[in-house]
Amino acid sequence: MSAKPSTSARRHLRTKQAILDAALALVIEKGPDQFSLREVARRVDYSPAGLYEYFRDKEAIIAALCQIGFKRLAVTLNTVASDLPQREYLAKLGLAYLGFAQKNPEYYRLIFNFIPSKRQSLQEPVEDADPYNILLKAMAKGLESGVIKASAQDQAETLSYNFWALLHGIAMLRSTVLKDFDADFATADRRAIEIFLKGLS
Amino acid sequence: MSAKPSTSARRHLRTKQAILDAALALVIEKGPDQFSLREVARRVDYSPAGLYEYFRDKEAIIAALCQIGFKRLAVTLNTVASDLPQREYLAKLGLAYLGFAQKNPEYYRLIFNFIPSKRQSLQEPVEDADPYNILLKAMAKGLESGVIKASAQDQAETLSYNFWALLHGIAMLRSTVLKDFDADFATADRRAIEIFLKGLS
DNA sequence: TTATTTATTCGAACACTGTTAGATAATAAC
DNA sequence: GTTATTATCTAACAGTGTTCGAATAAATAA
Repeated sequence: MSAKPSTSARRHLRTKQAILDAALALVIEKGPDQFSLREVARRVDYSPAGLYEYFRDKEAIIAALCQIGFKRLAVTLNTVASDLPQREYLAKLGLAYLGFAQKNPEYYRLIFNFIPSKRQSLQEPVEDADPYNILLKAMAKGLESGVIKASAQDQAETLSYNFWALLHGIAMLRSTVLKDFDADFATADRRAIEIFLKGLS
Repeated sequence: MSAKPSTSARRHLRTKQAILDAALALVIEKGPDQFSLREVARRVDYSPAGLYEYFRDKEAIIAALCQIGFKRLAVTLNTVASDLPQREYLAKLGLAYLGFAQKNPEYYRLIFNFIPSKRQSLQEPVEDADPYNILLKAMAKGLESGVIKASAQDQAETLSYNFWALLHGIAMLRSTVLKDFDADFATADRRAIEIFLKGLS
């Protein structure tokens, strides 16, 4: 029996990855609503039942994709130089966030529409990999240094949550309601972030 | 044959309404994803095929629900006294918007997640029944009277769109990712709107 | 009233979907 | 080469949305 002959473990991992790749391609292609386990199976040349060796169920595949997307978004946000002037840093974080959402609208929808957050109150700590955590830390630093002036009992969470909401709203509108809308969103984005940050002074 | 014996026309309208009622109840109960035409049929004591006399397909039922929700949201926004000081008016519009979304989270999700906007560019006029139109008009009035000071080439659309995005982001986060999150959202909402409006001065 | 035309509704089928259990093929261990 | 263990598939079940033609109910005409 042995713990796991690394040869078969590797193979297992590889086809698991192939499944995720096909699944992501399908989501991007047809959107989260049209996502079908059987179609994924077809694309990786497995029978539908075969996938259940690799994932508990359809939901688990989606959850895995969310996890990966979460990390990718975090990576994107981490490419923004954090030693910029703090307001500029926040602004660029926002633009990076929106850039990600615009580049992968269906993926973005998937990430934030299906799986509810594990964190359930402000007392619980934010997960380290969570993109929100990057916004939160940036906002906390700004608050601390006084670059961002908030009213009396403002917590960093309140502000970063509101900032996140603004970004999420823009991202979602463009991924859904305004999918086919033609306008100069780039300047509108910049303006939105500008307005919000101006409100924090 | 005659144009339509009003007796049967009334009956037709009545069962159509019954279908919509059952459909809405189902959406609220199980969420838009679990929405099932066959379940609606069961609840109104029709066979699945029977519903096709009243709606072209499942999508048409959802579209009808969206339309109704659109109007309800517009009605909610119209209950806000428009003769308030213009900043206060905008703030209360925002709170009313969020109140609607919080009271009907699944309905809200349905409205803004499935049907893309008919309007496809800034040149096309906004539909009169569109809740967005109320935000737009409020913002335009504020801009015009100078109560809201924007930068040079700001259009009312840019600002109202951004305001809408903020509201939509808050509403969506709470309907999905933060569904089970426990916090004082009411004060966070007020703060978000406050910040945004402060940015417009 | 009865007969006939028209408007409604349904049953059965089709092509999908996710999921499970049991048989089968492929691999590893002895 | 034979056995034990994984990996995979086939077949089935319970759902889903949708279509078509038959069957019912209602409205009209004789």
